[in-house]
Amino acid sequence: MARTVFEREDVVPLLAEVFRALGYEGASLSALTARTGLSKGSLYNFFPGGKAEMAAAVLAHVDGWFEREIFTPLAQDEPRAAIAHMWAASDAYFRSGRRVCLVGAFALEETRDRFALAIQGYFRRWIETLASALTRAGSDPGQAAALAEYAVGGIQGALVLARALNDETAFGRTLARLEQEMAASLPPARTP
Amino acid sequence: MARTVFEREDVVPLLAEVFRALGYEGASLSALTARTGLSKGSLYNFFPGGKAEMAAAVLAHVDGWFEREIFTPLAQDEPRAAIAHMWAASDAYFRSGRRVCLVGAFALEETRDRFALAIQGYFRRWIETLASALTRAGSDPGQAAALAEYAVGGIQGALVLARALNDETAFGRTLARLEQEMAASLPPARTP
DNA sequence: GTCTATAGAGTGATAGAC
DNA sequence: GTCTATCACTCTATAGAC
Repeated sequence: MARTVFEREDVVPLLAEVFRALGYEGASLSALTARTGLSKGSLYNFFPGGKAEMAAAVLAHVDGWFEREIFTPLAQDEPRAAIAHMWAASDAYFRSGRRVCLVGAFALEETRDRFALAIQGYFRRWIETLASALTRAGSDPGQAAALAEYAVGGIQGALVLARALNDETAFGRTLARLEQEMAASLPPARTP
Repeated sequence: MARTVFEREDVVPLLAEVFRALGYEGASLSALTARTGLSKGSLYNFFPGGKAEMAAAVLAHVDGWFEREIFTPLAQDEPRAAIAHMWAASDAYFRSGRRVCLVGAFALEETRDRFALAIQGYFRRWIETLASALTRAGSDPGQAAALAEYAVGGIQGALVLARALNDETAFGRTLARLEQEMAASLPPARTP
């Protein structure tokens, strides 16, 4: 019998796209098997905890990507470069609004409570590392925290709007405006 | 035996709270009967089209509320007063972030496509009437349209964030910032 | 033989339609 | 309440690596 052998880490990104497209409730096991091409046996082999474990793994995978690509740079790198990279990487990750934020979508669902810690951690970390970069770039810490929260919320809103209007260009317009507002709030960069 | 007689318009607000709390997928018929206190028979009597017709009625009801309370004033009343009223009414309607936007939640679900016209109409109308008020208040029309889109998206993002962080105060902070940014963009009010 | 990964029929529970 | 379809999930059978 022909078999394609997967590893757990190969499966998670496939599951992620299904959960992203359908939400937690909407991602039925039959949708998960159909869209990943994996049988229920395979899925339950990798995720004995069933659908909830699959979703938890997907959330952890998304969080890991953001931690690596966005949060750690914001926390450690040269702040203005890290912030510029955040805008570019967010636009790329969300495919200019064609892709939804899985964490934000879970936050609006009833199942939010089940994944509350992961959801909260993701947004808290984004806001906290962005505020850190803003502060290092010369912002007042209180204003940096407020602006970071505002910007992270703004990205989520842009995703809702782009999907609601079925108009991807709305996402880019909001991102550009947020980026410009953030740049204007910072003191002029020191030229070394 | 005592009977409570409902009319269709009495039922819609009850259904609305269930769909708002659980989303379209999450709102099972048993949840709808349990939380409204109505039997499946009653619901199918009022809504022969089943769950989809219930959700459509709820969307129309929400849209009607916003049209009456927010969109028409934005389109017709003294613009600065109408905008100030929009901020206050939005904060009250969304219960300072404790309540989710049903239309925004539907937009993120797979079922978006089924209700695409209603979802698009709601957001389009909000943006269009807000832009009209801003223009009448002295804004450049192009800037007014961009700012209106930005603000309506910002409200949606604030709702996602408040729910994700489980922190209602985040909603008020974002709303206040958006309101202030909007006020700052307008020319000084003429004193008649 | 053991072990892990796979496929998919079969389970009871519950969904939405009527 | 009754219907069928589908839900999340379990389990058996089997494939190949060792």
